[in-house]
Amino acid sequence: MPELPEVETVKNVLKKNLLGLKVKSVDVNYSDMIKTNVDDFKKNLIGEEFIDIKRLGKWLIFETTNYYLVSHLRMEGKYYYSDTYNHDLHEHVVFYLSNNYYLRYKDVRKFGVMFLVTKDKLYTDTPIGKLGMEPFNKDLDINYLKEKYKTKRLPIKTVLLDQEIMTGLGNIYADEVLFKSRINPFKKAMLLNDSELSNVIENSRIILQDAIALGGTTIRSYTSSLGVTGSYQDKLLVHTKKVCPICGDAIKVSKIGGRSTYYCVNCQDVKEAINE
DNA sequence: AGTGCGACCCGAACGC
DNA sequence: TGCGTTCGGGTCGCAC
Repeated sequence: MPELPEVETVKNVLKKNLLGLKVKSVDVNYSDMIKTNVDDFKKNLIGEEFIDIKRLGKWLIFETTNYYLVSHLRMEGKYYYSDTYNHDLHEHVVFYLSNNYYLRYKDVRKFGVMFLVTKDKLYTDTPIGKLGMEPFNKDLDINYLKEKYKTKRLPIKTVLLDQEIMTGLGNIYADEVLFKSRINPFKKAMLLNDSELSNVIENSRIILQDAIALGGTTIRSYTSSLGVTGSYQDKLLVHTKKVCPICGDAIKVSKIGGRSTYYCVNCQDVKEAINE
């Protein structure tokens, strides 16, 4: 599933291909995924030119002449760019472009969402306005996290997934960050000390940057899905693992906030797991 | 305001 | 073997 590093690669490949192209028409085959008015979505994009494409957290933001198209791939969303259109069952949105190519959005789970808003509404009418800072942001420091965490009694694992505080970590990377930081995933966020906060920030940066570097090297063909062939899974230390790569103990799995959480009792000093 | 949980989906994995 | 059930993933919306 696309995490931030894959979305970054998708953004870069889309940018390389789409900038300067205009939209001739749009097919929406599954209207529930368009969270703004569907008729406006189809109508307003006609004639719009792709000016820029940005990424914020796991969200893609297409800037066109007059609008922002905001897109989240969730777990299985993929973009394809090709000169044919196969009417695949799961291709829910298809943009017909001025060079007669198609930008096709495919999503078997139908979990992805899109918004189309005028430029002044990006922060008020889409989820973009609620996102916290990315780990890469220089302003994200210990003091920022301290302020945000001071009322959070929830487990740090859960809070790392809260995109309104720090945006970018998904379930897999949250486990990796906590393992690398040697932090107990059950520990209440408000109880983290300066050293732990510092490690969270530092390791979030390192892990995401490493994954971006890996995801960026594998793109060859534009006829297959864009940017989902990264190899970060080969570098995972704890998520989905059976044995701790540091101490050799068995990795445990618990549900924290409804999410599968992998951790090493020994290295992360877990005295009691709340939900087995 | 913080927290908890169901809803959204459906292929894969699992249980019988 | 075949069928039914459960699960997972990110985010939103609602209830408390």
